[in-house]
Amino acid sequence: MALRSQLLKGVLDACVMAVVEEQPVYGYELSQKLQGIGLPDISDGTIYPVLLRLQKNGFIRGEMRPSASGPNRKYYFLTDEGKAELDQISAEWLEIAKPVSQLLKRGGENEENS
Amino acid sequence: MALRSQLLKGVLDACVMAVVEEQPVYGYELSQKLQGIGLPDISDGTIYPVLLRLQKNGFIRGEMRPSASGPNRKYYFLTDEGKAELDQISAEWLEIAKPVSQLLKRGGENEENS
DNA sequence: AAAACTAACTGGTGATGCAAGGTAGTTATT
DNA sequence: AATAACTACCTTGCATCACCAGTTAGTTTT
Repeated sequence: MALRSQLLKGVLDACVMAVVEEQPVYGYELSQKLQGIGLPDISDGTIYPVLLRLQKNGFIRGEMRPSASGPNRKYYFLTDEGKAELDQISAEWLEIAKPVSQLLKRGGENEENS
Repeated sequence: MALRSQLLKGVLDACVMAVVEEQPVYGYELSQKLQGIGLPDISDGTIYPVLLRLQKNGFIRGEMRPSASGPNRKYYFLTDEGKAELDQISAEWLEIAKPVSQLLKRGGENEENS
């Protein structure tokens, strides 16, 4: 099992909501889109439970729409509550990521431009 | 349950090793030290399992030492394998943290520059 | 001796990413 | 028309791991 799987714990929800906020997407599309922005391969078996949980909590809203080619697609939209939740998780993530990155960036050559 | 708990998944090990690398510490001390560097309250019940797991995997080595005042303390040292592991997790963390921070830092209508 | 403190350890629980499997509609191939 | 291939959604079960609550044991204080 990839180490990465654990590193995404808790942030995946926020990542999904952030993508949905930019532009409504359907699940199948999402798993591919996340790769595009630099996140490791996330299978659809991973994101569907996330989408269902987010929907159950009222953070996103799903809408079935016909597709010009292929089966119908369920597009998800971010709700106001979802936006609030996204803001909160984002704040906490950034708060934690800062000291952690600082701590882990030891190791000599930091040519990383922050 | 705090949202934070999930955000630390997978990184806690690295954080602990990073602190141990700087300077050997004992468990009880560690839980307080992590607060100092900006991480949320991490109880000793959380870090002892981490320490034991790291030790079991050969990433750190524990050494019982008498204390001038109070019970003996078990100081932990980072092994060569631990250093390698720390490097690897750090690299993966930094690789993931970058796009995630980018994604979550969306503050308003930001023209994407990718 | 009893209480208070330091320090290490353990058991159980919950959250959640993930792999694998399942269902069904659409398009392409034969 | 029938089969295969693809798109798209959903479910089940599992492994990892941070956390809470509790335990043990030594040291210091009362």
